[in-house]
Amino acid sequence: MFSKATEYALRATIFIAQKCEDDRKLSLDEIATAIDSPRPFTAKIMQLLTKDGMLVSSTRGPNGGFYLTKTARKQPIISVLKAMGEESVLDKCVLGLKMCSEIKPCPMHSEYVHVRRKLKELFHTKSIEEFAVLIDDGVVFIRN
Amino acid sequence: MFSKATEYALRATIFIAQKCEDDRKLSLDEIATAIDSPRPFTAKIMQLLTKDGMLVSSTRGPNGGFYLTKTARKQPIISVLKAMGEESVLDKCVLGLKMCSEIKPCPMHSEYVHVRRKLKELFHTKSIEEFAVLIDDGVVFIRN
DNA sequence: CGATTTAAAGACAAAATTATCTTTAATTAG
DNA sequence: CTAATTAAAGATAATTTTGTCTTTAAATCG
Repeated sequence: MFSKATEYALRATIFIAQKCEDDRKLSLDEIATAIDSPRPFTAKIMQLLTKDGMLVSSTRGPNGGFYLTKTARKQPIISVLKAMGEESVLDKCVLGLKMCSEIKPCPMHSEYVHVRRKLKELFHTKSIEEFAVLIDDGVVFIRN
Repeated sequence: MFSKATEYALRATIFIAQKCEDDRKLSLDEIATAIDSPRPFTAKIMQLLTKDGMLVSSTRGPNGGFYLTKTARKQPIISVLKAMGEESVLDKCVLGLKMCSEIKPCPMHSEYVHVRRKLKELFHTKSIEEFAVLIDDGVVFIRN
């Protein structure tokens, strides 16, 4: 469904949202270990996530690290896809046709459109926070 | 969602299923042109699709080419994913966790599971033929 | 200020995917 | 049998994705 980079990005963001609820910041090391991702590759992904400062925030130096503001935590999970430049997955034709649409549909369009609607709905309506609290509750896990 | 190779495979299979309804065979050139895919890459994909002879069939020489038997046409569209070794997409965790399951779910599991069920249902219940006839009817298109 | 800690940035490398090209093998028509 | 046609197979190349390493910049603490 998504690239490895985006999978790591989703895991990282949800993890940070959970852990930094008390204004704590998380180091790259903590994040990479927690979500089971290669450290240097994760560094690059974190740069994308912090790029515009609207999603993940960061500060350098001692006691620095990554964190999410209260507002950021309330953002829909699609924000992560946007930061990774992978939102298009939620709109793409299942057969990869550029012109596929309601007016000019591919053979699978009328069936696939229902799956895609559900997928988009999920990413638009559920917030980062909502997934983060589930880890707190101990009902779900984010590491292999 | 799927790799380019699998997108081409789905387009090719549906296209062949439509065109060869009167025992006609389609050359690689016809297929590549029709589905707007690079010819040599399509050749490789066709080899995967004909591999076990259960999905796409082929014969060499003059008037040779690719075709689908009546039985093949009735197969569910997931057969194409299987031939391409990409069925796992329909089962994979949205966050890329290997251990994610009902018993040990990732944070997005309980939401994503509904999307995945719809997706699996689509690929299991709809046959190649069902998509092919839509092209015949002129209601859908398979080329950019 | 100077040392330490942390992320940012950029160069580099490996692996996977996508795409191309050439040769071989099978089939048919004459 | 020979020539023509077509897919099969395999070698090669380009691109993208994934992953690593090194240097730089910022922040904090003494």
